[in-house]
Amino acid sequence: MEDSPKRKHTSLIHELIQGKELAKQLSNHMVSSSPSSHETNELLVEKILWSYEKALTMLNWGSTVGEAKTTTMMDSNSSFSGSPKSEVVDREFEHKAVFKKRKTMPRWTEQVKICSTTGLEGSLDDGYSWRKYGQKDILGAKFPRGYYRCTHRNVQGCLATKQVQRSDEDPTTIEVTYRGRHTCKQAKHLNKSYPSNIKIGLEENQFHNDQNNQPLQEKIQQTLEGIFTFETELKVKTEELETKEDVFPWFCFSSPSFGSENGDSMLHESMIENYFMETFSPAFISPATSESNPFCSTAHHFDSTGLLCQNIQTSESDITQIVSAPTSVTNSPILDLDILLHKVNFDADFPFNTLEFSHHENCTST
DNA sequence: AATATTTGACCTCA
DNA sequence: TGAGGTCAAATATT
Repeated sequence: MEDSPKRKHTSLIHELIQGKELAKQLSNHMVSSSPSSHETNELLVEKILWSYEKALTMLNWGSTVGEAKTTTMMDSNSSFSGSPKSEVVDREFEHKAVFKKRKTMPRWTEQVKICSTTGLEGSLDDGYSWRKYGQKDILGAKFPRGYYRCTHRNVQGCLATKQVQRSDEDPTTIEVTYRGRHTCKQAKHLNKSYPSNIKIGLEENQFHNDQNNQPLQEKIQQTLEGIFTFETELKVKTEELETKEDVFPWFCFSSPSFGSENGDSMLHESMIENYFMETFSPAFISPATSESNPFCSTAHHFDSTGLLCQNIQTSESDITQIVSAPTSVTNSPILDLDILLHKVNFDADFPFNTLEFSHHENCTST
């Protein structure tokens, strides 16, 4: 597609005008503030922000276009692929784009306190499906850093990554640095409500030792205590949000071919929705408290760094089912508790591990 | 067989 | 030039 500076300029102005109009509408709505118009107001706010963010993104368009390459969304219409390139050049380009993107990705760090009282481990189980792609010894750090990316990266172009590292000072604390936001289907359903039909990857030995003999109610009690411990101990240390293209990572690769991988426009929709869910909801402010819920039905294991890993067993069809099912829009922990209790009653097993550190003993219960 | 992890090599950037 | 980040082949797990 042609993307001349003039055209971009026009689009930019259009977005700004639209933002202005929406702001006017919002203003009118606020004057007549009936209780029923609350949702409308929120919608308008979102639209306004959307408009301005798009405009901002356009201002950075020059730098973002190249990044589309990383998502392998280039097509014959793209200004990049006008002439055939060798695979080597393509690959080189792509690799550079990855590094470039890395720099501009939104990034925030969570500190997760591990408590073995309940065998509860927090934010590593953040509800997303991650695949480990690397591990590195970091200079001056006792523990290696693990590198994870979204499992759906290849299929859905989700560029979210995270780094997991245990703290030097306090081995019971884990620093999780997230980069980029999920644009995958999983992100969508996770933000709407907790999926109740995710297949649980439980194993017999996931409940360790004497806990197997623990009365169910006690388990629940312990778990609930742990939940609240978790809630208070988990902190979002920093959140860096750039106003550049990375705020709309998906916007960068909005070439017509982007959604073609699955042959539909779902991706656009879900990404847009996901963006708003993450950006303008409390879930985004503190992902840990909503997405990183400890009730997530995931299979856990420990990697070589001694850190807990997770692997949500969701097939594409599962996800589709979840997404298409009528769900209430909530991040309420109450809902999660309900689900948890339901799960506990349903399964004698429980999806929480006790922690086993390869280098350090578990933290003692207080 | 499909999927995930490990790990050494390679790349970028300060 | 070296630290941090990513790739991808080999290996492990499901």
